Amino acid sequence: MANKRMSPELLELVAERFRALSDRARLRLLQELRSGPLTVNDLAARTEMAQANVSRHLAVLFANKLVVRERDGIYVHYALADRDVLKLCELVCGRLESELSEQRKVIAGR
Amino acid sequence: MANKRMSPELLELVAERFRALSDRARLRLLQELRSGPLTVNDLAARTEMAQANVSRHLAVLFANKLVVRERDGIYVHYALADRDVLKLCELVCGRLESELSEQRKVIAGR
DNA sequence: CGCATACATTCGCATGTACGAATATGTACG
DNA sequence: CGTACATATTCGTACATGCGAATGTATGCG
Repeated sequence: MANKRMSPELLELVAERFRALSDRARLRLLQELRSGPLTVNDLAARTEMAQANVSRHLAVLFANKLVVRERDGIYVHYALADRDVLKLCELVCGRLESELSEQRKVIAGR
Repeated sequence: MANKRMSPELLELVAERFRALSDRARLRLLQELRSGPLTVNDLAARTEMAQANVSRHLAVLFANKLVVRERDGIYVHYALADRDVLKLCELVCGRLESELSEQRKVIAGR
């Protein structure tokens, strides 16, 4: 798998998946879901976002299989699809943190 | 680090990093760089993209520290910043592949 | 300097995306 | 059925993004 060239279609799918993660609001929602499943209104309350807005962003995350949902009567519970979702974010976070500490070193150095 | 809430600023940085990866053309460039450093024209030739376009996309990747660059006389060589860049893509690819094979199973099942 | 080559940037336009507000759907319950 | 509540969708608008074409900048060479 290492050195095969990916088809344009697969490439577009990958891009789309990253695009789903490229929004502050959606990352915030994923973050809130780390502690367990929540309903749309719960998420709206915790993130101070409008309900419609939360619902839309969740739809994007769901379409990209980053979250799962389950209807429970009048409520819909959303949860992280799996652990790898957070791994993705943490990989990026880790990079950012080491970059930031690099910057701090440089600034302190002068 | 596990359960701390990230600041809106850091969240935006993460989003921006994902956004840099959310474009077919840029993923294609990263893919071409797997085999080693290349110049802008090399990349343009291999991807059949316009030179200006390649240069722009490389600027985005560079700003997000996904590639490094080095001037060599008249040329500029671009290279992957590190191995983790590909890890990110492969994580997403792996997810996609298992999802696709799931779909194939379902289709075969009926 | 003048020219050629490689790379970067700007401009205009078409397309995509996020958001608030309003509205629709869906579910439970009397 | 009618009402209440949770969630989803639509619409209009403001703003971001990608691209081709043209132009600007940088480096090397005679």
